[in-house]
Amino acid sequence: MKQRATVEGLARQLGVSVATVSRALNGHSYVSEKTRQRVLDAARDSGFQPNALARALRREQTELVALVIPDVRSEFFASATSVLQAALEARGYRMILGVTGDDARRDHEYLEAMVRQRVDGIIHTPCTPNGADVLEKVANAPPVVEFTRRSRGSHADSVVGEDRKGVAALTRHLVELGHRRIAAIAGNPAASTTRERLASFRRTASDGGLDGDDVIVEGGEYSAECGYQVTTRLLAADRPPTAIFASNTQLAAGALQATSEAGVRIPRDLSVVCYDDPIWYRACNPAITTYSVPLDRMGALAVDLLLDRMAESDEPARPRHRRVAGRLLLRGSTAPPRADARLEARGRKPSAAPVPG
Amino acid sequence: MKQRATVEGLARQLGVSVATVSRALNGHSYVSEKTRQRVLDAARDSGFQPNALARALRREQTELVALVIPDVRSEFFASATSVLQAALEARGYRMILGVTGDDARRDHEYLEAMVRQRVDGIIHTPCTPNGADVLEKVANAPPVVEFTRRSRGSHADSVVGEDRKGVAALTRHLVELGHRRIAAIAGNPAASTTRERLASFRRTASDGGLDGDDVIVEGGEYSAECGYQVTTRLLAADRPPTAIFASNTQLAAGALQATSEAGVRIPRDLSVVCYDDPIWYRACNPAITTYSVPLDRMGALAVDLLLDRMAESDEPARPRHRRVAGRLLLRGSTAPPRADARLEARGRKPSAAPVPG
DNA sequence: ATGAAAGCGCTAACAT
DNA sequence: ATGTTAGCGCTTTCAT
Repeated sequence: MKQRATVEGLARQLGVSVATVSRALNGHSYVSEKTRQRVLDAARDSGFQPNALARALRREQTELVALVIPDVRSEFFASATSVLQAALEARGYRMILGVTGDDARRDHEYLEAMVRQRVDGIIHTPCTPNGADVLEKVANAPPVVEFTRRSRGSHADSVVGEDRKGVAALTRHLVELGHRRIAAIAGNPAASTTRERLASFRRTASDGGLDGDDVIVEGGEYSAECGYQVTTRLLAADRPPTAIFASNTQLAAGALQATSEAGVRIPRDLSVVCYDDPIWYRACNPAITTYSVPLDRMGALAVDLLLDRMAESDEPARPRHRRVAGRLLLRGSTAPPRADARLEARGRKPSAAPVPG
Repeated sequence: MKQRATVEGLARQLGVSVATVSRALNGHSYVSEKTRQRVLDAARDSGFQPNALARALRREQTELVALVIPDVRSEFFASATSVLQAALEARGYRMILGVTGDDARRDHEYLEAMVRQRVDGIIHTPCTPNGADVLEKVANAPPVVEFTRRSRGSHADSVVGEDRKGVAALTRHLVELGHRRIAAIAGNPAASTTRERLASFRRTASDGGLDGDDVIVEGGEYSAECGYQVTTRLLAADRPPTAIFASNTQLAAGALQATSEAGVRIPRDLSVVCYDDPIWYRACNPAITTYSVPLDRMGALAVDLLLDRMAESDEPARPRHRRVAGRLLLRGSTAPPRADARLEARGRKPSAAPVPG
């Protein structure tokens, strides 16, 4: 294949200057209609693809936005990626992706790499409370919007879900059904979402009159494996909870596999509530009761904030924080606890053969 | 915040030349240990982050690899993205992501954008048989490896699953269980995977002695919505199939939701087999029988092929095509058809009240 | 309406 | 071991 075309090549070929070619290609400034057409034709014929690096180097903007997230397999982040991608594409930006595995070091390194790449902006889900510190040290760091999770003391804008309200709604739902012993399976304890969700869980359960001993919290990472292990353990315990809250989709998948393998029937033997709303929650039988935030709105909001900030020339305005409310989706995975379970929660030993409720 | 540091700034500050700074930073060529340390210290103190654009422009390599795929929400591609991301990160490459929505125009545009971005390589899942044509017109296009799907007449390397064998195994399983009327829900007909899967489905069913009329194929796009619609229609039909094959995870989710809403019990009333293996297939009760390719191996292979090709200086060697075999995972969603269903498949009208098998 | 030329920040000959 | 310098391919003043 022939040599790659450049503005200089085109200019020479057409007997005009590089400036004219550039102008014709970019459409600003005046170029005679005739020259313009000649340039465009020649560009097309030669398969010219302008070098975005050279352009970005000169213009000092790359039209690249970084997305740095903990995970891309879990439905929440996969959907977020999808939505953000689409929003950025619509505005003419490309997305460069960093996946950190909720590891602070990788998070850190990706942020630096994105700065080196001179991205115009960063959408970031920090995995520790001080996940934004790296950028404070960088001169001229690009604007950041924190997505889903916030880090402490960051000057970045943020778009997060109404996690406290969401978890409160789920927990209250369980309490109102009569559950008196409930467990939450939690993820990465360093994430702001985890802290908020758990605080809200404990608080709501306690407000609902549950005993501290009957509000169980286990877990430690947002993975199916963790959900599976914890649930298996919980179900085998002396006094298993009558309801479980799996705080993200991965934990949910693991938890459900464990219940299914243990032969526990949902919602008869155990109520289950989850978080987020991947399509498969409806593929389950019964479908999963959950709290879901509108990811499309969150994504649009994040991109709006970011582009707004990117356009800002003068001193940065103060950080803007958006909380997006979700909806409680009542489906089939919750029901009142069985009578014998209710007794157990008051301290009785479980009977060997379960008594029908 | 202060001005951004550059090699020139560092050089001036230290009273050395830019070449020395560059050498110290990049570690090749000789620099005295003392100067080296001074440069490194100064770089750290000033928060210097070398401009990757300038570097790439000069070196003619970006250390950027493009991933252009139809979708990132469906578990298959989300997992693929995850695996590829990790493999690339390990080799020092960043990933830039394009999502096409199985739309030929967007696919086309993304490929061109990636060329402009001067990515070092492209991992591509084409959405039409001639999805690679754009790059043929581009001088000096980067190496491509086609992932999961192939396009016709492309010179690219490829890594795809053993789809024919996979679908054959699933279909044979159904036939051996005694199913005589089965439906496949298909996705994007322009994808090579779809064509292969359907051909194999028809062929295996016919080899198994099924009548042409009893081998149903519907669908048209890889989405939950499509899976839901088709399944709803299928279940309401005069002579519903006794088994359904949902040919990807999204179709599967829709199909399962439809069966659940229709009150159809799996596997008693209907056997279901799917494709790929997201964790939630095991969260379902019963767990889903499926054929799954090892995505981690496919990802590693794709990155190996790509980097190998990128390192190639001389004439490109002939395309290398890898087919990766998967495994049939027998789980709870399949069983022999009910007796009355077997009768129906021989031409009887379904009775209003199903007769227990 | 077009051209000449500077320069974005880096690397890599080529000198010394 | 270090310095000088010429670009990489583009955009954008500043002239004409």
